[in-house]
Amino acid sequence: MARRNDHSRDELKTLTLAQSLKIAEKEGMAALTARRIANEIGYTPGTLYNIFGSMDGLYYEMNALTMQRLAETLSGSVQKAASGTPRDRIKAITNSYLNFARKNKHLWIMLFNTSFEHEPPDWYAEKIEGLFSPLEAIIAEIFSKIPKQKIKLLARTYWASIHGICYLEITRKGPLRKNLTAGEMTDELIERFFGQTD
Amino acid sequence: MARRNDHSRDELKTLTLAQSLKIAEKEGMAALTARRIANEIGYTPGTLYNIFGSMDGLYYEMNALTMQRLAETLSGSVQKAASGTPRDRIKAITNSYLNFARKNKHLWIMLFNTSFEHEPPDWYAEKIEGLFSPLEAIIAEIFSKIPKQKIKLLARTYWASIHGICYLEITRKGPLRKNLTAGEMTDELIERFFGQTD
DNA sequence: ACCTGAACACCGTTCAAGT
DNA sequence: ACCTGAACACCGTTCAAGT
Repeated sequence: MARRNDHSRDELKTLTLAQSLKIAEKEGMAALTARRIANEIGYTPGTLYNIFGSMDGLYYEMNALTMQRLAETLSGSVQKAASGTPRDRIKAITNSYLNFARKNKHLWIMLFNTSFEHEPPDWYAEKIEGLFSPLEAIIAEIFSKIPKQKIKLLARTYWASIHGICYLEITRKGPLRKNLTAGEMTDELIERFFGQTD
Repeated sequence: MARRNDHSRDELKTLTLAQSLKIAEKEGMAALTARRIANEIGYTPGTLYNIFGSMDGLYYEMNALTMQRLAETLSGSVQKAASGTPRDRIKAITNSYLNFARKNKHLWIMLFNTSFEHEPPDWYAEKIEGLFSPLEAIIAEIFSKIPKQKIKLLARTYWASIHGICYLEITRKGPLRKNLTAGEMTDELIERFFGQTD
């Protein structure tokens, strides 16, 4: 049938991503079907394949935008705590991560979706890597006397730990305790992880 | 059509679970479709609904069996290290968890699947809870002077942290570094988490 | 009472056919 | 060159109809 010229390729991409994020945020990833998205932007499923190649392609682009927002949120929280101690900044970035996950539950869970059938695009790993440079910087400040390689190990270990605490709260896959919030656990972790460093 | 009497309800349940675990272990959860499983056990999709109510019902039962195996593996590793220090037992149970996840990647990932549409059955939370009593026991030994409630907080915080490290290695969702294995990270975490306690 | 087979209402994906 | 519409090969789920 017809060709439309209402939107440029870039406009179409932006439009699709915006609508997809809206759907996912409200109803979760299961609601993100090609037919539904296409319908809501006034195109057909085939158009999504023109732009993103596959549904996974769309999901990865959505995740890139979510990571972008997360990165800005994390950086912002560190800047706000710039006048405090390194420990204050660790607390700030940790709480910031936790709050982002709570406020953007469905989009945050999508970042860790395990049912993609396609490999992530090449630029994807960089996006992930970039998320954690602020944390590395703070940890480098705290552990000023140790080699760079060890800083990376510490930063990743700490972040993976925070992530685990966050993941189990958000997905409710761990042992459930009403009296044990993720906030208490991250406080405890900070205490033990950085306890000897002040 | 016909009613068969080849298998009792219990036999059918066992048979279905065994075949489903086999498929999931080899090919991942995406391969677990009602038609495929039914076909491989010589029944039809409707039969699975008689037994499990829904596909999620089947998944939860599969997870229960995986948790059972994991619980036995964890307990076994602690017993083997019974003559060592509490720290040895912490290392043993941690490595045991990591190895189980590595060896049973697909089944382990299924435990943390976020796309179930039905709530877990009532008995499910207990199964999860039961997994971590060995860890709590060791931690109670290490932190012998502190209240029970705090032990629970520490045990859950430590476990969630280990889980995060493990999750990011298995799913490759975190920053990838060839030189940073989960084993190095768990060692580092143990060092920092229990460093002041010996 | 149990199991089947077919149907319902969907999926992701592909691609010839139109403009 | 771009978009459609229909088709292909699937899904989970339900349930009347058979034995």
